[in-house]
Amino acid sequence: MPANNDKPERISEAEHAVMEALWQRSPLTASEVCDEVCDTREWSLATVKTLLSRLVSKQAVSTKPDGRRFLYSPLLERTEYTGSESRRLVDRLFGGRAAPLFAQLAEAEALTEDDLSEMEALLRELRK
Amino acid sequence: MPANNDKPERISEAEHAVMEALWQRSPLTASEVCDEVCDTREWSLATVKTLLSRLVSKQAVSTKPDGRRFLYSPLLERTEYTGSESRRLVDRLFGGRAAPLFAQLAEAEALTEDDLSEMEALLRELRK
DNA sequence: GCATTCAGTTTACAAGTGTAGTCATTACGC
DNA sequence: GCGTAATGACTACACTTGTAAACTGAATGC
Repeated sequence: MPANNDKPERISEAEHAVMEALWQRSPLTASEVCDEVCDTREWSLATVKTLLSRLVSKQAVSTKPDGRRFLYSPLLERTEYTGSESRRLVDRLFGGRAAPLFAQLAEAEALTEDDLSEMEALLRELRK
Repeated sequence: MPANNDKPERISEAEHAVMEALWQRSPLTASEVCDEVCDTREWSLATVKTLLSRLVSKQAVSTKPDGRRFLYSPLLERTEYTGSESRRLVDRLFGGRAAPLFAQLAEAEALTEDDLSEMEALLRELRK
C-alpha cells in the first residue's frame, strides 16, 4: 500500500465548529450536528450540510450510510488539529518558539491561576 | 474627538509578512519592503504594492509622502497583533485556557530546552 | 400507488485573499 | 525638453469561505 502523501487540507473556522460537535460525540447525522451548532452560530441546516460535505471532501470527516442518510464521524483527530494549528501560530508569530507566546499571553493577562499551576505541574513533569 | 470605535480589521497571512518587514525596520518604501520579503515569498513588487495598500485601507499601516513616493510605517503594533492572534487561537481551540495549549505543544515536542527554561523563569516572575 | 418529507448534491453568490498586470503621472538623466 | 524609469492607483482573476437556496431521489404514511 502506497504511503498516504495527501497534505492535510486546511480546515476553516466554520468547519472547525462542525468538527467540534463531532469530536464531542459521533457519529452524528447532519441534523444532529445542526442541533449542536445551529443555535450558537445562527446557521441553517443547509449551511451545516455544506460544511459537512466540504469536510468530507477534505477527508477530515467520514460517512457511513445508514438507510437513506449518513452518519458522520471525524477522521481527523482533535489533537492532530489543535496541534497543527498551534504549531502554525507559533511558527508564524514567534519563529517557532513557544516561550514568547507564553510571555505574550501573560502580558495580556490571559493566564488564569489554574493555567499557571497546570503549567507549573507540566513543566515539573517534563523535567523529570 | 469621538472615540475610535473601528473594529480592527483582520490581517491576512500574506499581509502579516509585510507587517513583519515593517516591524523590523520602518519607514520603508514599497521597493524596500519588497527587498525584504520578495525573495522568501517569491512575490513580485506588484504583489507587495497591493498588500501595502490593503494594509493602509485596513489602517494597519500609515503613509508619509516623500517626494513622489510613500514611506510606510506600521500603525498596528506587533504586540497588539500577536496578542490578539494568540488570544483568538486559545479561545477557539482551548476555550480560552492557555494550559492545554502548552500541553499540546509539549506533546508535539515543539518545546525547546530554551522554551522550558524561559517559561520557568517567567512563571517564577509571575509568582513573585 | 402517490404525495409528502427528508437526506444528500448541486448551484449561487458576495466578501476576502493571493497574486499580479496595466495605467497614469512624475522626476531625473542626458 | 524628452524619453525612460519608478511609483502609486486601478483593474483582474481564480480560489476559499460563509451562508444558503434549489434540485433530486428515496422512503414512508395513507
